[in-house]
Amino acid sequence: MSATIRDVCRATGFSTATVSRVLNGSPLVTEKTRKRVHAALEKLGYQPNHAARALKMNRTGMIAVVFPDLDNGFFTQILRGIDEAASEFSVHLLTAFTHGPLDEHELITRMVRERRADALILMNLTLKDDFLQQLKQWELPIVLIDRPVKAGGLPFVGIDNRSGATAMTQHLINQGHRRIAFVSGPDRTFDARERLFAFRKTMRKNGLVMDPELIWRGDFTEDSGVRVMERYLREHQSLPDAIFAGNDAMAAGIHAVLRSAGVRVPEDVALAGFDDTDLARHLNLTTIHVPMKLIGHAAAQHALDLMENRDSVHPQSVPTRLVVRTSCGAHRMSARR
Amino acid sequence: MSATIRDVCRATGFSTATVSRVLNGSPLVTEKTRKRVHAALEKLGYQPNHAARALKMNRTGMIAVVFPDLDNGFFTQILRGIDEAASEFSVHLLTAFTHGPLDEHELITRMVRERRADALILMNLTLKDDFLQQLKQWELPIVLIDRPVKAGGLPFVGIDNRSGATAMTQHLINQGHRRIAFVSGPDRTFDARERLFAFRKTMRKNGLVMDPELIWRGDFTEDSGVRVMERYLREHQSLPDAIFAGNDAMAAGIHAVLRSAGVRVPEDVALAGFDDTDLARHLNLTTIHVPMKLIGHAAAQHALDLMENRDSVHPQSVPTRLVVRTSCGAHRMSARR
DNA sequence: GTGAAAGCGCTAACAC
DNA sequence: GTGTTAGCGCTTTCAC
Repeated sequence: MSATIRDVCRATGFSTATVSRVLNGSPLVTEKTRKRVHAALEKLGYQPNHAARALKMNRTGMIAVVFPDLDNGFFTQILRGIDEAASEFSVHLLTAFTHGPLDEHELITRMVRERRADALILMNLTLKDDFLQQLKQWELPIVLIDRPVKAGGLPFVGIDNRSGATAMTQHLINQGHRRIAFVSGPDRTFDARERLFAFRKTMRKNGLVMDPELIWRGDFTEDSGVRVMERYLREHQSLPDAIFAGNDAMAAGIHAVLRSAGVRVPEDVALAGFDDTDLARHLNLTTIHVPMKLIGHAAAQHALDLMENRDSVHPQSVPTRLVVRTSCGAHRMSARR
Repeated sequence: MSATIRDVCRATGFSTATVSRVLNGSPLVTEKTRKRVHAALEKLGYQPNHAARALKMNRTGMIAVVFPDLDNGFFTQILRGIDEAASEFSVHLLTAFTHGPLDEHELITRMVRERRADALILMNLTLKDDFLQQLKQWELPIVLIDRPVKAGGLPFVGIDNRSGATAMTQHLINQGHRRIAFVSGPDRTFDARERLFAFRKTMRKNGLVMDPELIWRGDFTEDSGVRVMERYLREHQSLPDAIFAGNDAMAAGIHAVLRSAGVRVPEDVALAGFDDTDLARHLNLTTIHVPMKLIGHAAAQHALDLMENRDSVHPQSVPTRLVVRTSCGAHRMSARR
């Protein structure tokens, strides 16, 4: 059994009140007392019982982080970013994966009701909007990652999909590409819609007509990249100038198909991705870097601010960055990373 | 504020004891009372305050999971495995990354002393053995992942490096390769030593002489794979028959060097890895699959058993599996995954 | 500046 | 079966 505050009292002869004051850095104690108490704390290896403290202060020093159980490679980095910011304030992380959409609602509700955490960070890829609205009722700071709630009101941290997709589209155009295909993600995802929107807008802005044949619908998986590319090759004679895949995974699938079809990248067709995963580095894929760790950091900062009732001024939208590699035919004008 | 047990009392007219009995499924309550209490629980959305319960029962329903802050791609999967097993028992996860070796000791000590968790799962890549010995003093279940403590006594879950490396070595030999290079990881890591050991032993068993020139020292990073391969090419005229890299990352580095040197895989040299990361799939690399999720699952099971004072019979060593792709010249005798 | 005592929300004797 | 009550380890009035 760990030492309790009473053990410290016995060791020093002071009351629990005084020891507690020392623990919490109250100025109302003599230097001499403080010294003696500290010595005892040290000797006993005392640390305040977390449950007791949480019960009394109605504050757990925890942020709950809930992720969908997708095999999302970004997860680690986001969590690391959250941890980095939280640990600075000695706030710990309660992480949970939702196992199926049914249990997601239940899991979150329970955690809040049980007061296991002082704030909630949710990766809302799969959460329903009406449920999120309901969360707002609770007097608990909630920060969303990745997707804003339509009806608004809940703070969120995401990436600037539009500026990223715009930068890439413009880059491709600047490289001299005109007939550019865009591989979209599933329509129901926010990222997919935003990226497509920016692509369209940038094309229009540059006076380029959009060929509907060149908007391919994938689902952000590598397999879907394979599928759309195979289908296009089957049904068409000529290639577009460039293919802008909505994410790196699909770009990888496309890359594989092109290679086995004997199509060279970037000589025969330029290829671009989005996300800057490890994969992109290995394929030498020009892509948009998404600073996942920063997102986590920003989300945690936001949550911490809300916990302290500070007004939060942390960014809602984390900037992306164009990473030029060799897959678009650009002269190596940028470092590999 | 969430509802408390007292709110439920007021709503039903029963005492806290009775409500508590219902909450904990005690048989000492009438069916009728149970019904009425349940109705009130439902209506109020009551969930027992976690801190109060933890304080009273001296049990948090939490497992603390501590990982070093390495960019370890396996992390997510291991954590997911842990979560899967733990959530089955409604046990939650307190995850923490250690920020530098200094704070590692402190972080773990504090968490234990504060009684934030009922058990501890540590990824002991960087932990010192004497610190781990010290942990044993505490009356808290601890499970290590990845590396056993030399002095023994602490339960751990890891992979069977030896059988994995043996299987791969034998596979290469069966393919007809005789001069096989092995790229080792850093000597201080357990995995590196084990894999090298099994490689040596299997070579010997097959009556093959080991050329010391063909034991290359990497450090498990992709860059180190690049380095050792470049150096070998610089200093030697001929290639070995096969290269068995101690992990996929180094294999990827080697692959890149070979490609730019115009050396074909597997025609000119066979290449094998270890871990079965996404990378391996993309390089069509023959490798050893390491079931990370299973490791997490086993570790959590172990911890849960210890928490319940059950004798744990869960495996210490999770089996690996040879994944044959095209990089070793084998006829495609196995599915891609 | 320090101590006594109440109470956070819950569980578990112990009474009845 | 149900209620009363003590107490888990801490913080925080309120006295002195």
